[in-house]
Amino acid sequence: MRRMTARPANAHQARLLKLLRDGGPHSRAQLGDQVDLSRSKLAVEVDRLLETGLVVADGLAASRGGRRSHNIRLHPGLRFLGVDIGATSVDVAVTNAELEILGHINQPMDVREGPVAVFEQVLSMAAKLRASGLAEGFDGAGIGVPGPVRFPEGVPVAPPIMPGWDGFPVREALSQELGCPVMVDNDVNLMALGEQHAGVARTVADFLCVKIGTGIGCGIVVGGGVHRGTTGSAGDIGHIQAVPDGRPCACGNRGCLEAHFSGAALARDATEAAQQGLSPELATRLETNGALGAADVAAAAAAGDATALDLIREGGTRTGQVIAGLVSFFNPGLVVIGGGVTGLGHTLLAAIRTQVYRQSLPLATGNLPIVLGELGPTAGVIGGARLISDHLFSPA
Amino acid sequence: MRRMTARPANAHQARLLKLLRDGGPHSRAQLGDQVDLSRSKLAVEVDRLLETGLVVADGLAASRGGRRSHNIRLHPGLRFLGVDIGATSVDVAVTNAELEILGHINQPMDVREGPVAVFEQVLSMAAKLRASGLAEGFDGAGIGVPGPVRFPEGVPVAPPIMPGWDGFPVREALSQELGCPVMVDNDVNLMALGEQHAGVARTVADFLCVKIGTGIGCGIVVGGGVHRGTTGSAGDIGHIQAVPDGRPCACGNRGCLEAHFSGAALARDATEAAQQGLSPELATRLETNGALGAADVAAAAAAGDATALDLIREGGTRTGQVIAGLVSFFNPGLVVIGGGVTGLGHTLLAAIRTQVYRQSLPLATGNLPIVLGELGPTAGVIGGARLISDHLFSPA
DNA sequence: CAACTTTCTCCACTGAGAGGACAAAGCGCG
DNA sequence: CGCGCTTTGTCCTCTCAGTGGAGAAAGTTG
Repeated sequence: MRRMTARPANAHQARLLKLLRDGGPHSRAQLGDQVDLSRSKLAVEVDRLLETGLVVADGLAASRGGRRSHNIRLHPGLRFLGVDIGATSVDVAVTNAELEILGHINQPMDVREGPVAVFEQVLSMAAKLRASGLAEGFDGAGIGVPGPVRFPEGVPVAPPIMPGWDGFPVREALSQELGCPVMVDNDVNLMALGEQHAGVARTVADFLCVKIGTGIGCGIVVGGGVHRGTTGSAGDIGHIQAVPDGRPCACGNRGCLEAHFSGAALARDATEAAQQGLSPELATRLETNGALGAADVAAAAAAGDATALDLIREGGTRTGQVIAGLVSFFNPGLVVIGGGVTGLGHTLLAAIRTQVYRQSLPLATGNLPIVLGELGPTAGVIGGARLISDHLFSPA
Repeated sequence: MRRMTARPANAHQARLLKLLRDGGPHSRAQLGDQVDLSRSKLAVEVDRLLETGLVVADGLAASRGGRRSHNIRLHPGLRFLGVDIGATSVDVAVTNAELEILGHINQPMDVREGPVAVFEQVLSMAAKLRASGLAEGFDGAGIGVPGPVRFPEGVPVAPPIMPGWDGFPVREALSQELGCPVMVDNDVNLMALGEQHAGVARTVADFLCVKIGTGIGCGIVVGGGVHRGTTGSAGDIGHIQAVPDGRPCACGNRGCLEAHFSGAALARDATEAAQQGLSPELATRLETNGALGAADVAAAAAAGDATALDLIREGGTRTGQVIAGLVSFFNPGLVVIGGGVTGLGHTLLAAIRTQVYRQSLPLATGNLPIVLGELGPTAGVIGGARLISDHLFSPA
């Protein structure tokens, strides 16, 4: 099929496209119930959308006691690509226009190898998804990278953990290679968009999405939209001071949250504990695997290992201290915890909750849910699809 | 003059009113340059505004080489009341429709005496301004209170320093008494609005406004609008932990920023230092005045007193630590420092700056001005006038 | 088949808004 | 002073978005 190039011509059409994306097929009458337009005007706009090919009318719905309605839906051949580039792995997924995942691949990777090598891998993953018959081509792609991004241009700026990417024109390069529109954003923002679209944050206008992976970041949603900050570095909470004169951090300061708790810090602390003979459980795992990761700590904790549990609790407490400050400041309606360490589960969550509920003001925490993300590793790719669809489903 | 009751009928009229408010008198042609409407449509909307009486056409401007233009301006009789209720004093001011201060009164007061007593005082101050001929009545009022507010209803919720105000229908009560529309907000938000309208933040979309008075709070502006949070407590940074296991705070925790630095904490620390004989300068002032305040510390510091300087520097450092975290998180384009302690001036500012620039990531601080507020004690009342005018100059 | 629903289409009417022509009012120059 | 030029403001016509009602189309129920 030929790729779609049309864009909505006005705000009404954009509205309709988003309704169809988020709510699936509708009849004209159902659309009319939601958009506050006269039936005649609505018919006109729907017809125009049908002409563009973005939308199709197929089949008749079952009758509800009267004339049967036509199903209006987004073109079933539309395909979006969601790409979530982490520090140590990539996720690539194809979705249809309703942002349902049709295929999803995850592969280990190292961002520090630079954009060229990484994009080669991403493109081959995308090609594999295409070859499997899930897509004949892509109508748009949303990419998340683990660092600050100048959003309008889609260019990473001064990303600490991926220095080789600084200033690389990600959006332009990928758009060229994929032959479709591309949007680029920080990976935590994509996670927030994902959880907003299909996860725990569907009904909340203001929320925080804390992603604890190799590093720590935080997606900020204000009034339903992502807040990216003046230079695109908003949400960079990994380098907030959590412990005065604490551990040295790669950024040059001491006591940064990330230096005390994150995937990397946890691996380091677990290895240290194993070597010092504090935890036989972790020591055996270290011997077997050669190295320790968050998953090992999770397993040891599940087996009742006291040291592992302590590591998680202490990390959760540190994180909770920082989040408590953010909650006082920002007063969100929801805090979502996600990322690679989600495997640490409720031990971690309990420590975070305890700290936040203890430290923040009752007015801010009284009705504040703190929950794990619902989408796990798919949050990022769904967020990517959401990002580009928001762009394409807006008037040009 | 009869009070204005009209409201703009549509977004165009609202836009025009705000242009006239922010830019003073315009000719029709000048308005046309700014609103992207055809001259004919513009003429229609201006005529309708003239009919409502919100706007008047008076006098002819000097020619610029062609036909002389009519001056269109907001009705010169419009009057807004700005009220800024602090912990220990009230500011009340009258402005014209362009939000220029025509008269301003400041009086000591104690919020803890409760809403009834305070409003009696506020109303008598308003009456005094009226009696002085500055206003025949008020077309609207914006009130700031030192605590969280459920904004849509204009009701304080669980305000720590003014418990007697909890749930008191401030908006409704004052609207009744004054006989005009009233909006209520947190005092730091009003300060932010003031600095945005007429102060240092005129051109910035995302900024923080840290107000250090009896307590510490922070106005948050995102995308040009105030962020109030889910329960109206956003910006409540006084109880963010600044010192682990630090001084006990009235909120029940330890080490809150406010317990270590604020007008109240500074007065306490200065008194302590004076009594311990650490500072002859402060000791003499304590003897003369009976008590010490931020102004005494400022004076002692200006006289070169080492203890006073240390107090300011340490407070600035604590505050800077917290602000550094907020800057990393929020990535603002500007940080404004204001409130009662502005008198501590550049010693304080320098300490804050040092700490923020040291602790936050370069990407977030690289181009980040940290400055003192420009409006001083008038920021709040201007913000109040701005708040109500934004409301009244929006379509009903 | 009649009565009733629901869905969708058609058509006439309204009002927002654009844009051009033109009138009014000023300046400067020969 | 008259003439050309500029700027400001008004008037008139044309277009098009959008409304709302009438009614056709296509069902269900009894």
